[in-house]
Amino acid sequence: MITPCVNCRFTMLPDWNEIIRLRYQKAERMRSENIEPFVHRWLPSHSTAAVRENSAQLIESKEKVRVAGRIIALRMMGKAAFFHIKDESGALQCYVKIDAVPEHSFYVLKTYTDIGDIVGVEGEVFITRTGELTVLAQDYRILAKSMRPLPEKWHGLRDPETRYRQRYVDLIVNDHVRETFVRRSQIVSTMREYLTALGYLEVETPMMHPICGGANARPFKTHHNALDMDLYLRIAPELYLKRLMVGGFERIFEINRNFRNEGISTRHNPEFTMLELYTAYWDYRDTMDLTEDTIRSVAQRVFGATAFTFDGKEFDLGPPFPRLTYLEAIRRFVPGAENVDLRWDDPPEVTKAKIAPFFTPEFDGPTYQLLIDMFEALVEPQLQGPIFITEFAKAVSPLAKSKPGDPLVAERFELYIGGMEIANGYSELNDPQEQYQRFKEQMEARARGDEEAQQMDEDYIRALEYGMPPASGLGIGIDRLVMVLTNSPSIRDVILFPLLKPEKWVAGHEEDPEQPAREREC
RNA sequence: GGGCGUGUAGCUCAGCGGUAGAGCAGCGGACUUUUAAUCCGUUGGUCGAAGGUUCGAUUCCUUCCACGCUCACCA
Repeated sequence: MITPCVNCRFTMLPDWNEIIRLRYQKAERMRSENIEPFVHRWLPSHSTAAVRENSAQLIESKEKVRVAGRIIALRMMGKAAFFHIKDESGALQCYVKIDAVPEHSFYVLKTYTDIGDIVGVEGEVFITRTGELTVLAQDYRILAKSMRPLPEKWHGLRDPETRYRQRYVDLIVNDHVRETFVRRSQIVSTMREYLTALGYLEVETPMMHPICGGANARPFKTHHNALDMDLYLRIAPELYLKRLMVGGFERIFEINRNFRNEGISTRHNPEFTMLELYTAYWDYRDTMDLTEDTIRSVAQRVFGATAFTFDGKEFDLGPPFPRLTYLEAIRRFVPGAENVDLRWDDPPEVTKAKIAPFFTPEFDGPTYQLLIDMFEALVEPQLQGPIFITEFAKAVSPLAKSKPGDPLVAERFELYIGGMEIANGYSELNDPQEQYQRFKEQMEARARGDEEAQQMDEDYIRALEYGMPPASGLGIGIDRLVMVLTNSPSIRDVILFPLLKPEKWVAGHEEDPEQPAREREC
């Protein structure tokens, strides 16, 4: 709740303290002395990095430079002052002494400047006695006054809640956070360039779906007023992208947000970024090759390396990624299970008996469910990867082509790195009648209470009836890929503004009706 | 949703039945090559919220709120 102060024109936020009040008063006094605390324009000639890069020449030529940035440390010494400014490219020391700047400039520095202010400095570059590259100011001004104190200079900002809620402060103070998001941006743009060079066309498909499909997940629901129609935020763009394949596009991709109304964890955010891609005339093996090449190339171009550490463990994207079928992976990674002959077509009791020495499922279910439970509990956490797992149960892959000669298995793969599913792809089911049957099976599961089962999409069937070329698709979880490449243990560390419950007082929250808004003064 | 943990000054953290502490930041003063500047002085707290136990609660108990980890859900 924002309230105006009863004594002055300031609008107060409820977390104001004495430091903030004093800074607002400073800004008022500046205005009364015709010193603008928020100037309109002041163009730097050099970034701090450019000053560093050209330091020898700048020192030699005594050329004037104009640098700007936020004061992150300030040492006032009576008739002189040292401070560090930080801009996007780094930090740089500045030195202001009383007899080298106009009287007015020194007055502004001494009287009105706080740590956190964004300032402009014009002067010559020199090296101090202690060897630090420094701008000796000939002019100094405040460009934008900061009204709130920054976190402590030595320990910085640690509280995770504040870091996520007030990411702007996190970014000011914690350099590695900025670094992570720069890397994220480079990963995405490099991926775009890589795929575009291979002839893929980037497209945009709807985020609001009347029928939500393309994945098994619970959606967010919303409503369009003018059409009086419920809509879902998309859980996946898949069915629209494949409609485009019917339309004749042969290589397309989309990098965009998906929304899933599910639990939040270190590897799940309700909105997350997915690369989804389709290639006509390929099957899932070709897409595995592309996945591997893309991820390896992006890592090399962005980081100049293929070896990484995630969560204290190393992985290498350089060598060919191994490929194991689902059942092979269970035999390989469950100790003692090397020789167990698991089969998708065994009756559940038989499977239960076969896996009994290693795993006791919590619930009874069909064979594929027992095997999936076992895989997720015992195998997945061990898949440091990179490794492709292939041949998934068809029952949980309603949009994938089945494997010839293996009616319970889909031509599908998932890529695991760091114990996480990073990518998922398959040979796309393009037989409209089979797709219709698969949707019906999903509808039956839904009727049995499976809220994540997919919905029938008749228009999608109609599209397939026109004929979709053989094709294979891919989804890459961008957030998770960024996690493993930047060694970020939580998905919140790679999403600028992860979803949090709002603070009580922010706009949108009703004030307690029992408690009428108090008058406040600052 | 379950379990465990955290919440004390703007920030980082101590204190854990007896009237609330430090460092940094802030404020006042000294200081024209400092860099965690230094030196002197000093302000600042509904100890997350509400109940309870107690002569007395930041401290113990209960409930609630927020956040973190984890399990479940999620593939």
